[in-house]
Amino acid sequence: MVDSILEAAARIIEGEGLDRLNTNAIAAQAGASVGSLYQYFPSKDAILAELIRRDHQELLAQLTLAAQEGSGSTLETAVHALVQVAVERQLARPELARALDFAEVRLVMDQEAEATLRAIGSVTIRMLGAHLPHLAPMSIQLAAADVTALAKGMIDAAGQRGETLGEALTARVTRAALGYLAPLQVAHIGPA
Amino acid sequence: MVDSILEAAARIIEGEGLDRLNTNAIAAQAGASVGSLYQYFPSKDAILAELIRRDHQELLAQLTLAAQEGSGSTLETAVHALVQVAVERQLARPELARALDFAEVRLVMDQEAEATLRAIGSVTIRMLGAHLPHLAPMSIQLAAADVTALAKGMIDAAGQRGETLGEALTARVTRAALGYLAPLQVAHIGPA
DNA sequence: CCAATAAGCGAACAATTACTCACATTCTTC
DNA sequence: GAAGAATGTGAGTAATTGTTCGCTTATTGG
Repeated sequence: MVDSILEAAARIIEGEGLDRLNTNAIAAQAGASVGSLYQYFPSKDAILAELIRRDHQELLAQLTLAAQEGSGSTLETAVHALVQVAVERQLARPELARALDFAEVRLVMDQEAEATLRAIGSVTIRMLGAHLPHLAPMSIQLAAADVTALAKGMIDAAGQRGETLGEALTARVTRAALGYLAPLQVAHIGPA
Repeated sequence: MVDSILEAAARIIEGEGLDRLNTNAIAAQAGASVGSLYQYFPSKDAILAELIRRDHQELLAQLTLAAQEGSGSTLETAVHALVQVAVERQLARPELARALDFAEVRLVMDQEAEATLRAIGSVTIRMLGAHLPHLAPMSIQLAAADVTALAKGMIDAAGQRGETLGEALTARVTRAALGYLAPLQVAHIGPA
């Protein structure tokens, strides 16, 4: 039931938009009654929050796995692995991903949600730290944030445009990320 | 009056969020009555649409100016000029920019709005076309879309993070854009 | 089979919202 | 300063929405 409610909400967000997401519509789409919604969720916002929570948990799990597989390899391979996860997720349900991303900001997060977000961020930070050992922690964090944002922007736009070829997109995003990181890479072999 | 209504709407979006934007709040914030709103706008959506329309017109004007100033120079200078415009605009009102960007997608656009959007896109396309003459038009368009999206993503994230130093951000975004474009640049001097 | 608990229902309620309109105020023009 | 036009007003309306609760239906354990 919980699953069908969440999936119903997801489908409405995809088809009607975040602003047309309401409890009656969710119940109808889920083939349930409004009353049932409130047996599993304390409020409408809680449904959205759970949708986001699960999304983050899934992303963290997939990123962690990709990071493990890519560890010990070149920076390029490691970046590619992480980008691939992000691309595949977003292209699967581009409008949903975009809406959740927007809704996320104005949501009060509990400690667990904050921790998951930090964990997601630190996957990239650790990956960069392993390949760019000469950079200061602050720079690593900024670089991780920038690379993440750059990828998010490109993937989001591609999803909106209706791109479906994940591999081509992954290649371009990877290229952009490495292009951004390249100057940081050579810094320690340059003069002084 | 029109201006004060639009500014009121902008402030509510910034302070309360898109979902809490309603006609009563706009009227109150504008120091006017609901009735007056409907003397200047046919609907609530029209207010949002006009906000977006003006935003796009402004962006187009500033980008066009920056492109003129940067024309005849290196790719780096040209990219830097465009990025600077985008950064300064977004950092001025980050939450508003983000919300308008999200709202834009689900809005029915008239021909003029579509034309403005195409014009904005073609500023970057022309700039890249001038510096990467060996690329096929399709690649140029894709590259322009990617660079735009990459910049949007980075700038948006920086705004959310609360970054205020536009110059540092501009430098990083420019670096990312050039990093993405670099492989395209050298392509025509490489083998075959 | 029955009682007890759980799960599901949807009409009803209160709050919020977009929008209207009959009236009031201000401005313009002679 | 009066007539007429333009602009501004805000209580009222109809629709939508989040949430509740008394009720029915299903499930379980003895």
